[in-house]
Amino acid sequence: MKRPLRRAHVVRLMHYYHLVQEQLDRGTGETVSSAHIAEGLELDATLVRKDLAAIGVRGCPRVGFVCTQVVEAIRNALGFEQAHRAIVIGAGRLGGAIASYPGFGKYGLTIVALLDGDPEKIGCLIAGHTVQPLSALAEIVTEHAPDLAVLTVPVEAAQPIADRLVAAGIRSIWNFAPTSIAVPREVYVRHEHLSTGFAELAYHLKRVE
Amino acid sequence: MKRPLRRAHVVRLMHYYHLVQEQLDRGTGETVSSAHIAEGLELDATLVRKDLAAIGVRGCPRVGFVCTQVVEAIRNALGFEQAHRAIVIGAGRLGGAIASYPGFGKYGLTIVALLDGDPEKIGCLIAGHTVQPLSALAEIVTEHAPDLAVLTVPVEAAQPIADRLVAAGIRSIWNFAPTSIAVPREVYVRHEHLSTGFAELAYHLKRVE
DNA sequence: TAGATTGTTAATCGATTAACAATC
DNA sequence: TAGATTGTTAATCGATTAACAATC
Repeated sequence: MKRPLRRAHVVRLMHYYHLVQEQLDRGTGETVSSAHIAEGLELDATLVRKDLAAIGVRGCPRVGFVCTQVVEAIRNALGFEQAHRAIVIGAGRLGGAIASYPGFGKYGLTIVALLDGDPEKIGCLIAGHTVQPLSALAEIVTEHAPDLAVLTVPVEAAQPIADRLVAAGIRSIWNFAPTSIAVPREVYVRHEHLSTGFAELAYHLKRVE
Repeated sequence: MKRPLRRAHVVRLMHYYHLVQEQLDRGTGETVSSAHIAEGLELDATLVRKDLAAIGVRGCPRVGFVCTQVVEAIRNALGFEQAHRAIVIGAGRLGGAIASYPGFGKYGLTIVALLDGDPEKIGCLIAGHTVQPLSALAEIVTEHAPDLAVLTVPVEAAQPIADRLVAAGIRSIWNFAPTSIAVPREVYVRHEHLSTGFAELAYHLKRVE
């Protein structure tokens, strides 16, 4: 396997993707120069060229890069072409927001089930999904073979539910609960703490005062 | 003013904060060594010591760092002690989730108003806030002098509403709409795209297959 | 005291930028 | 052709790590 991309590289590619995709959507030009991308994102043009070269996109002197090629190469590099199934655990506001998030389809992600531990919520229709009981977890995992579980439960439920997810065979967890969770080595957890996002904002607010 | 912290530094400090805070919450020890923090976050202990030294925390040989001092110093460095007011624009699921997010208080952030452009939602009580009309924006800004606007509206509404926010005097925007928004130079925008978070996950999923 | 752990200096490493020949 | 823009090599820069004396 090729050398894996660095985290910062993945993030930059995602920014290029959005920028170039928006240009395609607006229909303003078939090609884009590294200088143009760099300017939009306040980066160095050489860095953009290196990043694109690393995922196999070649540009043309005097012309730049073909937008569709850039988009396609990033989709391949980041794995958007692979279909992934996810279950969402926690049918609260955040769980509902994620289950109804319009963009995931474009990245290959399909939400196949929405679960909740609260009996009152079972059977409700949220964002096109009928809320299912946590007790059906094993069954749902068997049926849909999800690659990912999205955890949008309250802090105190996060660890016990994570344990159940792991026991049910889930190997990747996207954790939105504002707490860390302990899992075996082989299970991947990505924490998406709103508060970490806010930390950067708070630091900015402090500095502009 | 001191040299600003780098972005990566801010993110690491936030991780230290959570880790040390959790140790305090569990009551397992008044002090923590750089090696312990480093192990928990898979970093080098020297890096932890440097990061802490940069914000003025001193440790003791043989003892380590006093947890409360670490937490306090990070809170100061990142500006959690400063009170900030935010308004949330968009009373959908995501807006409601953010307006009711339990953790923000700890970081100095208070949600002072929840607005929506949909007449049907005006007057509803969501997460303790009565939804107010977008037409009341100027008034609300004058009354509460918010430091921040959280944007949780659909893609097509993001730009026009951002324009109104800027016109009303908002200088920092936390954008959850999956689109970029154009604002004058002096306005700070932090994009919190769920899809960017997912990009890293997708890349991971692709690699473990 | 002995030894764990710090703070700091020097070395390394990798990422970014600069320079520039190649080329469409 | 002339010139814009690429791809690549070399230089720089900053961040991370290693080493180790200081010290509680």
